[in-house]
Amino acid sequence: MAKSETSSDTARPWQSYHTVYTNAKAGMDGVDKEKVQRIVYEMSKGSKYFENEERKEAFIRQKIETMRARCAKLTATDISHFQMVAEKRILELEAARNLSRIWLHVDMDAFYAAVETLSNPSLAGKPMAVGTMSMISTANYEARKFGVRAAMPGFIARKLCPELIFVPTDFKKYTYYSDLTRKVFQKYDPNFMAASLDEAYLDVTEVCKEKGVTGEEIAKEIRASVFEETGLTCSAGVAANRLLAKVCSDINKPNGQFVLPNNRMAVVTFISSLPIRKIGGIGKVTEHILRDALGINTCEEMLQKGSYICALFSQSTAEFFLSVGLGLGRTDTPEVRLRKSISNERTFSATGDETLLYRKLEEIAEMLSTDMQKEGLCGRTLTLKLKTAAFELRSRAVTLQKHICTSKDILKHASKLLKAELPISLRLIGLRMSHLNEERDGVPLDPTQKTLTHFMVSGDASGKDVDEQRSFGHEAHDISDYFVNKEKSDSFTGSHETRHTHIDHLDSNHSSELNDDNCTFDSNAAEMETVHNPSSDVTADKVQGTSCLNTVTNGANFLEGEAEAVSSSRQRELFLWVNGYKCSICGTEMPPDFVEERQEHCDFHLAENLQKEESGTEFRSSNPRQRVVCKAQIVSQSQRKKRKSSPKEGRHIPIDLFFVKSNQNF
DNA sequence: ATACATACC
DNA sequence: GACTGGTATGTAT
Repeated sequence: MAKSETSSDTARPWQSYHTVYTNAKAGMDGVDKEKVQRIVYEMSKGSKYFENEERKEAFIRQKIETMRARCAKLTATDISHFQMVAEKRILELEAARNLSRIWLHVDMDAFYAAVETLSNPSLAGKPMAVGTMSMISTANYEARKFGVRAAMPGFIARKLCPELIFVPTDFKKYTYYSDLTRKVFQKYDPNFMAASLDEAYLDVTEVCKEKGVTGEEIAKEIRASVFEETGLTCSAGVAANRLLAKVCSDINKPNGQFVLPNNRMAVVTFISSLPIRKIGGIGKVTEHILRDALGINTCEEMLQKGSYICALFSQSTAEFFLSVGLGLGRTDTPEVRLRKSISNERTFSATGDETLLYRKLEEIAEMLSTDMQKEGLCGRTLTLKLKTAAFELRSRAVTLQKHICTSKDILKHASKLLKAELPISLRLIGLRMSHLNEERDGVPLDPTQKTLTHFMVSGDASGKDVDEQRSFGHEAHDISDYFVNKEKSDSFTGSHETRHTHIDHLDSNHSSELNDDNCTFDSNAAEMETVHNPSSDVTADKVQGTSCLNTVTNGANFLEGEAEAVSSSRQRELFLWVNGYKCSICGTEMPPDFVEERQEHCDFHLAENLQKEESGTEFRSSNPRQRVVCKAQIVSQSQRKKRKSSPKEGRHIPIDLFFVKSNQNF
């Protein structure tokens, strides 16, 4: 069933960038896009906001130009080299394809708007939006017919649809209904992942097996159950991984579902004609860049232009793009995600009045402190976010010795940060605390640290209570997400499925990007969060001191005058991890998990070569030796990192505890 | 560690 | 009549 339905999506003309809003979301069928575009443009034109958007646009265009220039400079040799790199990566990714799971992505239809309509039936059938004149959160389908949609300012929406009814947001209501849906999800997958109040991922592999039914049937059952419990409709996508399931849930929205069979051909066919913008993690900017710099419009083209992707982007970004081209995505159920930061920000009418600005800062500090204390959190890094009257964003941070959480402490440090920016005219001030730790003065707290300490001290690699501290993409949009799932999962963002989502930034150094290329071609898995204990690297010197010097003699020959990219890339070809473990040059062993270390190690050899050849000060003198650790450490660390299984701990914690203490660290 | 950019709901 | 708020993460320096 997969196939053709996709084409309908493909057909969408995404005459891109015109103005500010790009999205081609569902429910916009009979919309006169030309007209909408024109009105949006006219309503924005000349504003400070608009001017800032133009600046950003110009910057992106320049970035694209730079990339095109780099593409043009690639020689046939470069291209064939990167072609090989791409092919190798594609093979590796393909080899890891997992079609054994059945993932379901459930997405409530126009959630906020639907909930508001439930509580006020008179809104049914009328164009309505949840939000304010400044910003709309969600629009119902009647309003979408006019081009009104989420993330659009209310005053523009009203222009598009004069009859539009505005309803203020009421999170309590949404949370209540969200919880009802989650109770349903829990029955099908106790470890389901909430992506936000209105979205969730369920691994229904087991349920399907138990009940002897298909993913399609389960999806229908769940949707019916959700409707029964809430009176709200939702859409679902069923596929072998989360990335695909998410794309699928959007296809027959609203109140529909789409099943992509767990069959390689079906997946490949499905993904091939899919516009890249449909993929979670590929937004407006990335779409623009890939299209205008590389001519990539569909996922299939990600593979066709694999060589350019590998040549222009960082390793992680390239890998993400290639996996998208293959229709790969995550199939695991990550363990607990910890909140990484907590913040509060407010927009107000622009002012340069210092007294006013300080008053605002004070309010934000208080609100943030309240939120933190509500969750028993303390943080060590404070970041001040500012948006100038011209819409430019700035951030200023300080990392303290101690964790803080009182409004007094927060304000004290925030004031210093703000003072340094004066005079300035602002329209927004925000504060964010990160490097969080659970409060309680004397108590150790933070399970993460505790386990880490425990690990180092005891050398225990069993991961018994260590596990899961790794972090990938995830997030947790709402506090409520933490609740419901605390038991096990936690929330997860819906964004990057495969891995990184982000695009790198322009160009810039080849060298660094090129370096990524080969050094770690064998490392897919790893998510490095390499916990490195500086103090443990002491003995390292000798490990590498030895054999490293007799480097690659061959490599040196290429270092001459030509494109440095070429020479270094060729050199890299000589640099391999024997058996996926041992450096082919000096014999140092490093597990695939050590992505960063491997890169540095690779850099080191390259730098050595350069120095030998000429002066060479190219590469930064980071001594990989400091990164090389003795074998025992490597082994134990890698084991710890693998921490595949061993989720346990979470299960011993009573749910109530999470409510009381904010679950944060589990 | 800090600053900035991108993404998603 | 003037373009949100919260969180995460990648990249560069």
